[in-house]
This record gives sequence, structure tokens and C-alpha cells, in this order.
Amino acid sequence: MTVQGPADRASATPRRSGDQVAALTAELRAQIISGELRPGEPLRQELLADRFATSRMPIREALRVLESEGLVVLVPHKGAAVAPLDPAELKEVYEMRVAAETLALRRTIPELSNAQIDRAERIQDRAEAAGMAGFGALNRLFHTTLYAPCGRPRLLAHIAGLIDVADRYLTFTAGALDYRDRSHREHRALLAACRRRDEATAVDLLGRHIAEAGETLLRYLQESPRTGRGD
Amino acid sequence: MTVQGPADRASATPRRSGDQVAALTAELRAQIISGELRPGEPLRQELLADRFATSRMPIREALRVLESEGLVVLVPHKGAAVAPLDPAELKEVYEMRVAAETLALRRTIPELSNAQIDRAERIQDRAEAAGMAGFGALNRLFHTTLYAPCGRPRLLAHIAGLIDVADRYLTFTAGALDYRDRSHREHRALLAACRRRDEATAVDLLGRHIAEAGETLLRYLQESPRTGRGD
DNA sequence: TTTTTCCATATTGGATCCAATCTTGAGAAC
DNA sequence: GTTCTCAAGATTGGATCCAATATGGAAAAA
Repeated sequence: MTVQGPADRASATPRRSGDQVAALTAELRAQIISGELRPGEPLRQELLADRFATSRMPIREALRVLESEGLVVLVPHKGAAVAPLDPAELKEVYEMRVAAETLALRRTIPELSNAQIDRAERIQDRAEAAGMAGFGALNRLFHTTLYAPCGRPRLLAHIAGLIDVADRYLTFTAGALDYRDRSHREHRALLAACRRRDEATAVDLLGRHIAEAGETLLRYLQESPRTGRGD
Repeated sequence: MTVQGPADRASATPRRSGDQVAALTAELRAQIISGELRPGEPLRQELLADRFATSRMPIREALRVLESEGLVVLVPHKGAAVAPLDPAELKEVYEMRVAAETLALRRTIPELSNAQIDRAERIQDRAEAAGMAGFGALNRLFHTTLYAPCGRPRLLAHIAGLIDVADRYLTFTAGALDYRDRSHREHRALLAACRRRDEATAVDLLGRHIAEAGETLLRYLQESPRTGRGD
């Protein structure tokens, strides 16, 4: 009857936490989106386990989740790799963003308070002040903040996943000054329409904004085709 | 407590390893959609491992994937359960289906051959002949066959996931004769518009068809609120 | 009787171990 | 010199083992 009190193993490993997988997934996701893990780069389980000071097991589960998000490619008995960039996927994802985000905006506007619009506008202020660094993150935050009041968790999660994928392409392009400038102007116009509660105009502006961003990114990608295929 | 010694699997199971997880995920997904595993039902790892004659490990990965599809709820240290049915989710998913499927149809029509329309029509013939049994599966097949030519794998996968979730609710309702009848009529009208390559009408019909199906299901669900919360 | 405490048990989370498969490169055959 | 074969190493897939946490119920206290 050895009573093993919790005080026993307070020695070395702080590894008492519950959900390792969630943290790992988030970290890997961030590194893939930022380009720190480059498109096509192989993801060896043992290596990642070492890097995150854990075992292969939670890594494996995290890779499964990231695969279902389209950020990782898994080939049986061959291993995992960061999903390559693919112009066709870029087009597709931006089409889907238009569909999903215009739906979200339509459902948001009836619920939209001035306070919420102010919040989005302050984020836009920061985005314009920030320059290239953090453009992706603040751009994303602007969109998601705007749609938050619609109260549709599943739709919002879907949009977040689409933006994750889209931001991988944005990394190659956010340096383009003219692209950022136009994006900022379009955000301001969108906010103005929201203040007037002019749903038709707002939805139209948002749809064009996203679609044109996608086309611009596509042009950049095809000019410098670093698809990261690794071959 | 099945003691599976190493000697066991040398003889009986040719357990040639491949991707066990994919098969398990598919099987569990099917059982959840069909209602064989009921909403709210707890999913014990050991039990599932026994049932599928495998170990807990691939089960765990499969549950992760199903969670990201919204079919399973995972609570740390508590376990997995079939996701409960939720009228709010039903509404949301059908809104998303309208957005995603009308997009798919718009992109399909320019690519649509008569052979492809014939194929969808034959599926519709079978659906009308089949009656209640298999309504869900054939209904789904009709939709996915129609959109297949659009050549957008990511969009199609997204739609498939939405239909997975939607079909869970359909299980409670497919018995309603009037619902099926109207669905069949609307499918025929949609096919006619596709044959004329009348995109505007086809998209409009499809949007209404999905939206009204969602509303009907919502009414049924609220009349007999078997949300399967399990409490 | 009711409530609280605490321990035994069930179950999940993570680590390690073994088997299956893929990859690579040295050596043989042509 | 080139190509084929096959064996050793690398890497993933699956099974088992141990640790951590949650759950349920008996015993103790009120």
C-alpha cells in the first residue's frame, strides 16, 4: 500500500500538463504559416519530438490535425512534410474566403455595434502604423474582429483555417508596398460602409477586396515560383 | 481484458500494417453519421480498440481527426464522445452549405458535360426508387456528383465535411415522405436548369433547395428534441 | 440521515518498445 | 561503365507500459 503522493515527482519533469497536443499543434501551425518551416520541408517525428522536448506520440497526433487543416501532407510509411505551395490552391482558397467571409459579414451587420466597429478601426490604425512586420497578423485580426459578432463558431473556425492557409502565401508578398496600401484603403472603405449599415455595399466591397488580394498574390507567386516543392 | 500476446497476431491477423488510422476514421465517421453511434455517446478508447481489433493508439489519432471534423468532442482527461446535435449548428451548417455549394455549382457549370448531367440524373433515378433506405447516401451522391467537374479538391472536401454533419440530422427526418418528395422535385428542376446551362437559375434553385431543407430539418428537430445530450 | 473525505478503480496522456516498410549504397552481373 | 540486387540503416506504424487525472463509492463526521 505505498501511498504515492504528488509531492514525489516534483523533481525534474514539469511535464504534468494535460493537453500537450493542442500546444504542439498551435506552435507547429504558427511556424508553418510564418514560413519558419518552409513549404515542402520534411517533418521527422523524432526530430520534432527532440525540438519540443517530448516524445513522438503527441507529435504524431498534432501532425494528423495539421493534415486535416491542409498545412501538412502525410504519406503512409514515408512521413510528413509541410504542404507545398500551389497556385491552384491559392485561387481556390481565396474563392472560398469570398464565399465564407461575405456570408459572415452579412450575418454580422445586423448584430454590429459601434463599439465593435471602433475596435476594428483601431486594429486597422495599428496595421497601417506597423508596416510590413506584423501585416499578416493584424490583417487577419481585422477580418476576424469584424466578423466576431455574427455568433457562428463553426463558420468563424472555417474562416480562420482559410486565412491560415492564405497567410502562407501572403508571407511571400507582404513586402509589396502597393499591395499593402491598397489593402488599407479597402479596409477603410469597408469600415465606412459598415458604419452606415449599408450591407449591400459592404458585402460587395469585401468580396472584391478578398478576390483582388487573391489575384495579386497569384501574380506575385507566379513571378517568383518558389513553390517549395523541394525538388 | 483481452490478453493479446505477441504470438496471437503471428497466426490469426495478417495485420499487415498500412494506414489503419484512415480506415478507422472512415468507419467511425460512417457509424456516427448513420446514428449507429448516437449523439452524446461516450467513445472509450479501450472499447473501440477491442471492437476494431487493434490497439488504442490508432484509435486516438482517428478521434483527433474526427474532432477536427466536428463529429467528436474531446475533453482532456475526460475522454471522447459523439458530438451532440445542436439546432444552432444545424442552422449554421446549412448556411455554410448554401455558400459553398452555390460556389461549387457556379464553377461547375462552365465545365459541365451532358455525360456528367446524365450521371447525376441516373443517381437521382435511383434515389427516387430507393425510398427511405439509402436516401441520405444517394442524396449526398447526387450533390457531390454534380459538383465534381469543378476541379476544386479543397472546396469539394469542405462540402463533403458539411454534408457529413448535415446527414446526422437528416437521419432523424428522412422518414418524412413529404420532405423526400419535395427534395426530389427540386433536384429535377435543378438538373433541367443545368441542361440549359442556365447558371443564374440553377444557382438560385440550389440555394433555395439547401436552405429550405435546413429549415425543414430544423423544424423536425425542434419538434422531437432528441439532442442526444445523454444526461 | 446527510454530507464530506478519501481511497480504489477506471480511463486518458505520454513514453518506450517492437514490427513493418522505405531508402540507400555497396557489390555483383552484364 | 551501367544496371540490378539485396542487405543494413533509417523511419514510420502499432503495441505495450507507466504516469497523471478523473470518477465513484465506502467510511467517517456532522
